[in-house]
Amino acid sequence: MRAALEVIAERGYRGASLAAVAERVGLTQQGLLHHFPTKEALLVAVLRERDDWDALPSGRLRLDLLASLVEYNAMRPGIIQTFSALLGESVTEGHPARGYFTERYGEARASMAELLRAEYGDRLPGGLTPERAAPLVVAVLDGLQYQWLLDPESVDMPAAFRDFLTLLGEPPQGHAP
Amino acid sequence: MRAALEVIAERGYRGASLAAVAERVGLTQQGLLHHFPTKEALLVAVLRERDDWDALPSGRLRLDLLASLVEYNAMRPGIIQTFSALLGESVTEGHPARGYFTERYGEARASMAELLRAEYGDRLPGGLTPERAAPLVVAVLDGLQYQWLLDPESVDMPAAFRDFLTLLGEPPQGHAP
DNA sequence: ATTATCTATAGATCTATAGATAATGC
DNA sequence: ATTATCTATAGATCTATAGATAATGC
Repeated sequence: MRAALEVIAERGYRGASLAAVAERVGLTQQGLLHHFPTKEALLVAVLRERDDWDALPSGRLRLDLLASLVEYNAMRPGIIQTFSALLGESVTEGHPARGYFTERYGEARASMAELLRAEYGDRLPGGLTPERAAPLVVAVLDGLQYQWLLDPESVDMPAAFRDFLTLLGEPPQGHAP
Repeated sequence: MRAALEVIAERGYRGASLAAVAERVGLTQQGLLHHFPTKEALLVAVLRERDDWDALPSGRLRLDLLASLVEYNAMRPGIIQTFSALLGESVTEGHPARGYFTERYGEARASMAELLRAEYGDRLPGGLTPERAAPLVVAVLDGLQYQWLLDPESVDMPAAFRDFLTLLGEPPQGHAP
């Protein structure tokens, strides 16, 4: 699955051949298909694995920890590239990851709204609600990733995300439970 | 080229076959290759065409017009899908659109900074400079597109972008030349 | 007996080239 | 003469299936 992750980062899912993944782990393409019955099954396994280790510790993540997560991501371009490539592909018709991403982003907005409510209460700067601000936070995270992948020299992703948090404004005091 | 745009929206560039594009315009694959010597040449032509009609009228676009542009884009999911799919693919290795997007996003940040300076002067809310805010605006635009393409029912892209502008704060008066 | 792996191969594609044929423009 | 288009086809891939062979675990 690590090999699959790498090959997808390099070529996307449609461009990733089973033979290329197999070669990377010293198997033949048919040997690989013994463990994952189809190419799509391999993709699904990769997506599930990801879910395991980045499931946001729901409700406990704070905004400053989110900034640290971005910093951490900036040191792992391979993973970011895999998921950015998959996200891009997933908007095309009949892509096997489309349902996964649709669901995942719905959940991401929900948990982001929860996080924002925990920090700000019901009213954010500009009169926004947590529910209205949530898609913006998610959008900034994704959008910055593309700009950074295309030109890491020109885009300081963690600094830019902190700038966005500045723009969001300081959370009011005394909202921690 | 319109046919190519459509097929790329449906399958991405790597997944788009010359035969599928040709069929859509009533040609054979070989007939299509008479007009574009290679598949990559067709992609380059599509990208160039896009540049023609969406070249931001540099320096004259205002933030509220940008909001209208987002509203306009929300009525043309095909185009957005083509470019979102291409952007995603372009971060993979050796993708023929990679150079194009790298350059395009550099320019987009520069002209966005110029636009912000025209509206806000040198200091934006949160103490940001136009140059630091520019990648955030671009990121929000792209990120919202993905969320909207995946789930148009749940994401009101134009409203979300206006929310972001609210967050950016009102521009000070008297900065128009 | 089950599991992991391999060789062989079917059946689809895909891009691109070669060369023929028809239509158009001087 | 040039342009647009076609048929034929080479040469690579790609996924997936069938069936053989070796190793492992009871």
